[in-house]
Amino acid sequence: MDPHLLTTFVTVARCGSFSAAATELGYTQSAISQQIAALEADLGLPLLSRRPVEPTPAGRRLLEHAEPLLLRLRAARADVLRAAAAPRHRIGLAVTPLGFTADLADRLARARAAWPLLEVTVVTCGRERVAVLVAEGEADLGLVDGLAAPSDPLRPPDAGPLTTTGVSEEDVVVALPAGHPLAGRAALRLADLADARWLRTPLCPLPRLRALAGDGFPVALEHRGDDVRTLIALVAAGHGLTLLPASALRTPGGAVGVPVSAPRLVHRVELLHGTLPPGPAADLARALTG
Amino acid sequence: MDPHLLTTFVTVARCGSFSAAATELGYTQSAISQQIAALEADLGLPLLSRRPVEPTPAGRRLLEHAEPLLLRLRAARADVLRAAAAPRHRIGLAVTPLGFTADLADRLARARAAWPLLEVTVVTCGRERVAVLVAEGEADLGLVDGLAAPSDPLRPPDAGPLTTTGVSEEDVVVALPAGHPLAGRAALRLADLADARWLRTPLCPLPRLRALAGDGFPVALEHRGDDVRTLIALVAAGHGLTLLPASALRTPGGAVGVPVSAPRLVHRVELLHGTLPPGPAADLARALTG
DNA sequence: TCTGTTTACGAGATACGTAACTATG
DNA sequence: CATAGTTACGTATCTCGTAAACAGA
Repeated sequence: MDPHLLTTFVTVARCGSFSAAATELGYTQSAISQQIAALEADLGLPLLSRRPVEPTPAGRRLLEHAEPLLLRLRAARADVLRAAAAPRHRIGLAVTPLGFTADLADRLARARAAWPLLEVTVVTCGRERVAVLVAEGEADLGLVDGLAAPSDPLRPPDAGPLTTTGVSEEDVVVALPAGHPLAGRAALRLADLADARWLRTPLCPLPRLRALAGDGFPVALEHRGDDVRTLIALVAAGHGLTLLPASALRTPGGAVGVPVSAPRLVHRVELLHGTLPPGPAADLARALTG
Repeated sequence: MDPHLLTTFVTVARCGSFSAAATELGYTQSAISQQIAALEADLGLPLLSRRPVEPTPAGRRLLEHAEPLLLRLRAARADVLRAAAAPRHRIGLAVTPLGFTADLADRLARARAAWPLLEVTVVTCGRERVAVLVAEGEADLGLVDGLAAPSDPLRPPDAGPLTTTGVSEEDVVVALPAGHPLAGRAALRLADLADARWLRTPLCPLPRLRALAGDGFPVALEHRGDDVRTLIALVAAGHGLTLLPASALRTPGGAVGVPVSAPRLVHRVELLHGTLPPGPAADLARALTG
């Protein structure tokens, strides 16, 4: 169960090929073969079926453990190094598109005005990637958003001991094309829209929606990407529905938002960070949650 | 960050000595020295101050990561092996003393009557150890108890992806000597007892109590061990107070229980297990959760 | 000086690459 | 027959143990 071997195993499983993993990791095919053989000998189990290369049941089980384990290992390393390093004025902020609300942008602006030395880099990416960046220390702070029952915490991926702090909660609206028959309603119940056509987008994960509101919500069109304007344009053109925080729909774009009355849902934003040493990063964390 | 080196580091830190760790791990003192040097070189940081051997700040930080990390590594290995192994009729059940209530003992008896092939081994130990035993597969099922606000889950130690299921909730009582001035009361508020003298015992962790009910609860006497009868005897003799689930005080022993009216607290028992393959272990889990 | 850690060095084990081999589609 | 994984084997590296050097109490 050497992490070195686990890394190789994960890579081979992802690539579906020994040789592809070899070039990716900078080894020979032969080395990969020997590493996998060593891992299988160590556990006494076949982990991959060859030709085609696919994880066996035991291999699938191991994969479920290996990925978070390797992440935690990198996170631990990063955390120790970060704690020992001198406090930096260069702060990395990883955000999900809907996590970085206008309100937070304002707070960030005020913080930068108050501390002119502060240099901030903002990276936009998906929820899991935010957690990984923060855990591995590539970002000092993270902002993730998600749907939740009121005052329920989000469940960030298990990337080690990260602190999460609630930053804001906001109403959720259903985004509809302006001419939609329901667009004039004062409020809607999600159950009434379970048979409508929905957009599959990383900005509003349907599995989460189904967990909170029940089955249904068939997919009309898939959207890959982080851009909210694209999503709103898709809704406005009638390609399907999605849920958004109320504030995201205030910009004009041909789509209108109707509040969700049941179930009680909020769009929640949480700040994510490791143990911060006193310094600019901790100051900024306070400014953003304050 | 080789786990091998991490294990050595954790052992040295615990022993406070290179040579002691060497004998414990079956290496020479020299090998330990080289391993620690390798780890420090890898991270580029001193992790231990020598003479006396004590973790540096960076070392302390690493220790916080290393212990759960190594536990998860062992847990992952155990889980993969367990999933691949044939279902066994020999079930290991790890329980905290107060987690194994009379009700659960009954359910276990009924389960054994229903499945005569079932062989059960029960091990009593502390909360953390239960989690470790289950995570590492030495026990198939665990029962842990703890104080919590009603319907709040307990927080088991992070030993990997374990499933927890609430099994029972029961009222909490303050255990008092029979002649105690408050022994006749119908109910008590914990805040009124924050200045009384309490027993420090693993069966009722005071830090948890303080987290739920506020500061105070000074220690009169320390009790090490798992035995409830000893604890009740200590209470009866007036050495100090403690909290117990109501049912634990129904056996005669010179101590009486007075219900806690505020804050709202329950004694909660949870079943802990990894992903169980269909078989005796899963059957027993169902029988215990009822 | 005595205890306990570090360093030097050699032996054994390990891990990788080359290249020949084998199995499968 | 070609593509892709395995096996054999030589070499470089690593890790540990022995033993000598070194540093605090």
